[in-house]
Amino acid sequence: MSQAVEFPVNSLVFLTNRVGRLLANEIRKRTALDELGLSAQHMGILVDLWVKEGVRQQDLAVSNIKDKGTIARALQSLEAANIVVRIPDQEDKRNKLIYLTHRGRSLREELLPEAQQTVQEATEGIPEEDLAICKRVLSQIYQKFTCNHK
Amino acid sequence: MSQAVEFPVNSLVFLTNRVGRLLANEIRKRTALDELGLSAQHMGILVDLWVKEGVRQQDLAVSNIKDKGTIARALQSLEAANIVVRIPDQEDKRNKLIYLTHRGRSLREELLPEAQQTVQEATEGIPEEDLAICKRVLSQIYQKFTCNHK
DNA sequence: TTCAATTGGTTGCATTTGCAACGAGAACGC
DNA sequence: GCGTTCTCGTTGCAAATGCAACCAATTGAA
Repeated sequence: MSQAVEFPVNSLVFLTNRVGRLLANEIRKRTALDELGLSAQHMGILVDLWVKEGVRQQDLAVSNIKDKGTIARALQSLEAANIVVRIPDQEDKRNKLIYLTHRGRSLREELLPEAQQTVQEATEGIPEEDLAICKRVLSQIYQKFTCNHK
Repeated sequence: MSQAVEFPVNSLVFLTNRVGRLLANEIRKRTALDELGLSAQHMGILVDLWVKEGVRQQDLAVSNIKDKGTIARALQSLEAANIVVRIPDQEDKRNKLIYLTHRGRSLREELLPEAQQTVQEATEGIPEEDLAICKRVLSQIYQKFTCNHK
């Protein structure tokens, strides 16, 4: 019972959800995203592509936790902005494989430093050890779900 | 440099953002939210109200990390569904103070168990200690921002 | 081979969202 | 007092989102 009373604001859903949007907002405000004509949604896709290119739209949808239709439209605008290209897969003609352009790759160096700086300030005063544990826990949950779902 | 390379998927922004949406989605799928005519956005507001009633729409916007216009519209539909009431503040007529109805309070017992169950399964196998640290870290970040911002 | 079931991508639709402009009320200055 | 500035809530608008329906390509089974 006492656990139930404490639940909401101490729950992992509550905390991850709000801190996630908090940090994302902060980064959007402080980076040049707007001037580049990009939004936070685009950045989410870019992060995935910076890790691995040549993936299908469906893969991006799963890892981004967004609908495939949403991803399709976001990629349309990213392609129009010359940041990604969608190349039809010769082996399976249903697929389109997504690659970054030069511009897309260079955005990494333009955007990441400010993002890191934001996180840096947000986590100031928190022991490095605790942070590491926190990230490991979240990573475990994320991977459990994204692996199951594919 | 090696830190920069590792950044994206190991970053606190990335992890909180995705795990947050992941868990919220999972809960939405598994609770009776849809049948009640509610969405995840409504649940976010309800969580705040379960903790404290009689707050202004502006307060809800800050803690929910949403635009005040968004909150205004969400509260309109919640009021239409007889879940909250918006009472004009006599002391400062600009404000409307938000309270739960009986229905709104009873929703807590209907929705929380499934949410807890979802988190339970998502965190299965993760040491209780690590989870506690993770939550404490996130809570510190959340409170730092929401306090500063108001 | 041929037909059913599945999968990937696109599109229409209704809802949600942030931003900006607006109006009402309050606080502060003069 | 009176006007300026600020805050709170509302609304219009464009963008983002999930869902469902759709088409094309692949897979699997009869």
